[in-house]
Amino acid sequence: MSLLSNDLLAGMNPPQREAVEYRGPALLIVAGAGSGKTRVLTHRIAGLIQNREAWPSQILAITFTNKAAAEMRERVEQLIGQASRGMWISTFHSACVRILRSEAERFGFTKSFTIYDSGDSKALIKRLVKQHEADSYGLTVSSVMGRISKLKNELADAESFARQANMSDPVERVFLEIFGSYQREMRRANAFDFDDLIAQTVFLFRAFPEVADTYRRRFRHILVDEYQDTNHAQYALIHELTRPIEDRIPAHEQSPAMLLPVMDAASLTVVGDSDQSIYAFRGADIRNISEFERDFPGAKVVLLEQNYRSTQNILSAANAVIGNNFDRKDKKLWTDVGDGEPIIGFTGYSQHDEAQFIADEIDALRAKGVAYSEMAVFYRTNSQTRALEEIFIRSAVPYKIMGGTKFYERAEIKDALAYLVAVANPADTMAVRRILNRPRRGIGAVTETTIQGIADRADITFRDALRDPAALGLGPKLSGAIAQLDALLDEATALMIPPGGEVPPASSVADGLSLLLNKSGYLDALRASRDPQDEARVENLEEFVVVAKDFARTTPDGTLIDFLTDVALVAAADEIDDSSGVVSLMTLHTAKGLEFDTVFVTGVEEELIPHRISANEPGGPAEERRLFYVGITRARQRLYLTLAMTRAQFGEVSAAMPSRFLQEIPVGLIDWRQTPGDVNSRGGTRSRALNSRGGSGGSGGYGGSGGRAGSGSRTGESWGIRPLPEGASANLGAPRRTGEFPNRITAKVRDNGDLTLEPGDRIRHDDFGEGRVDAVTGEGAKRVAHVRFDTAGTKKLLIKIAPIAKI
DNA sequence: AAACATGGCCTTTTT
DNA sequence: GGCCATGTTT
Repeated sequence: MSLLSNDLLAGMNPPQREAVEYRGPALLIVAGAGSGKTRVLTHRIAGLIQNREAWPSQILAITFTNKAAAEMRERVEQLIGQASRGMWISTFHSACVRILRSEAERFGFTKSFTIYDSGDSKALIKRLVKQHEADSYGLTVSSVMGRISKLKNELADAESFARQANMSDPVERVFLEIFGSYQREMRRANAFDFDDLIAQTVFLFRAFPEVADTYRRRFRHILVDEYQDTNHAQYALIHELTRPIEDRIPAHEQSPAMLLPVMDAASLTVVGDSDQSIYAFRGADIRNISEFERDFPGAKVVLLEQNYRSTQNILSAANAVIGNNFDRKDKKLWTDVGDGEPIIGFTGYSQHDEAQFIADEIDALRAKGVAYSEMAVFYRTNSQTRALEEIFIRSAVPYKIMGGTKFYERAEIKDALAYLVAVANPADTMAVRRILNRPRRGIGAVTETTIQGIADRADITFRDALRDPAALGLGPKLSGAIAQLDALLDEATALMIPPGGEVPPASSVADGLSLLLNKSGYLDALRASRDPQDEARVENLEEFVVVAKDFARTTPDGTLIDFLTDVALVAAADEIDDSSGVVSLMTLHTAKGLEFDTVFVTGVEEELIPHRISANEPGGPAEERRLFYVGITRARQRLYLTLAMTRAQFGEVSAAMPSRFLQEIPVGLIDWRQTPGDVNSRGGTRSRALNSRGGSGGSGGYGGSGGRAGSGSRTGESWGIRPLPEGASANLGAPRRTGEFPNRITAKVRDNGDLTLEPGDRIRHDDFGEGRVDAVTGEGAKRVAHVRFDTAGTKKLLIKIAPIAKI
């Protein structure tokens, strides 16, 4: 007899039911991709509330993105209605901001602290690196930033680092100085960076056990999604929250009976899949999930393996790929919906070719009735968007890039935000300094340093130094400009943060923003500019004002600080608007947790996925494989795997090789429209690239040959690959040497290896005939031969892949 | 102080 | 091929 009403368990398979119904201190749900874990989580929460086992306010659910949080809240509300109000469903970062805002005053911050995004942190570290002349010790801004972030994720601060660092190494000393100054500056600015939000909350709980207790009493059921991607600080936070509450009554008042714990630990449910762990670079520690049973003795483990998302063909490919990671618990996704369509493979000659194929397929699918919003294009690196965008614009494919160059990273938006921060948190000197000369007020670096010096000597903030321009000893023009800025900031403050604790109207953020942008002359300066880009900047700012107005509508009691917090914590995946009829473009990382009918995974090449840089990192290649696996398993109906034979990077063309991961997919599963082998042995499709050199049939590019167009679908057999042997699809657990694998894509790729050519050499080209090498330039995959052909003129050829031989 | 020119360096992924 | 830092000119 079930504990829960039937409608919460209807249509669930046995392990899903168990995951919803189990009650105990700790539960680990190992949820394969598409196995219905969100459903399980929401039904579990709904069950707790419906059964009166918990009040909504006793539930804390942590998700990976704000969007996932909103979705989860909505689904719980659908199940049990308004009874769900009072739950905390949010990301780690949002939850911590909420806690820190109420407790900040205990440890030297105020409620109106601001949040530094990575750009802000970078700017501050850049200044400190310069100040400490750290570059002469080989310290770069990004290395310092990465190290500080890593240390904070491990809950180290400058003091604990100092205790274990090797102080005889001058580089370590300089790093420590910068780390220490960084912390001090952040504190002075009343600001936290992303990593602080988690780490400082942990420190707060450890320093003030009675504060921790109030949250422990409150949250009786804690649920964490995507547990495989938690880092140590997040793990510690969960540990702090799930400790039993001990008696803290002073000793002299204690009776012996009161020494016992007064309240059990909260119950903890975590959901994750180690095969989808893709954030090790950000400090995610896979051991958090793999050692969960050790950390929480007596924990129950439930495995969800049945997949409700994808076709069997897609799952077989995914299983085959991930099976090559050796140190994992074996787990196989399966479905009962049938094989579905084959996976489609395509190799373009260039990244533009690849993009054109995708655009054409999107067109064809659209004509067949597939909505744009059900199609997504994934890539490994953000730089790959360039070619896709060019071709999509030309082909009139509507698209949206999720999280690329983010709206909030644009200079004009950061400026507008700095104005708001200067009002909300005047201690944030970085923000005040940023707006000091924006728009141009004739205040340069020298004046800025003067003001900072005066502020330091008087021991006041930079903002307060602006209040008395006369005392700065500047000329009348500068003093006037500063007085004007000072008055404007005061006026905006009165509007957005009325004195006497009066609650400002919801519209005050948008009004204040408009006031600042107009009265500062910022918008006027842009409108007067002759730089054509400034027109777009004005539009962006207008859009930002609309964002502020929307905020007033959706969050009627939201303050300026709430607005800034929202803006600071938006994630790439949060932007996705399901109703919009456009194709979504995003990185493989951003794709995690999402699903689409049709998925294009692009740039499936060595050096890109697995990324070149990952090769030397411990666990790097395995993480890349998981990333590829995440991409594949996003697809419901149709999966495309595409790549290019040549790819331009840093303005230089180089030869690309098919990714090793392609070979891990059984050959029978992929229907190649154009194999890597087709492209240069037969000429492939004509290069339709924007930048393709003229000449006959697109053959003029690097290494290209005849202008014959590719001839549509081919079966594996027609290009000499034997069909998959009996039983081969099932034996993918053990790693094999790539050469033995049936899907020998790379064997079909022309690879001249280290063919060395020198000026003066004679060569023969499959299409251009014989010629003489004039010069050789470039390195490695980018080696280019400049060849003067006897009849075909001069051509530049990529030596690695061009159909040539030395005579 | 601002506008313009040149050269190095780069890109892995993000809350 | 583009961004950013630095140097040069007005």
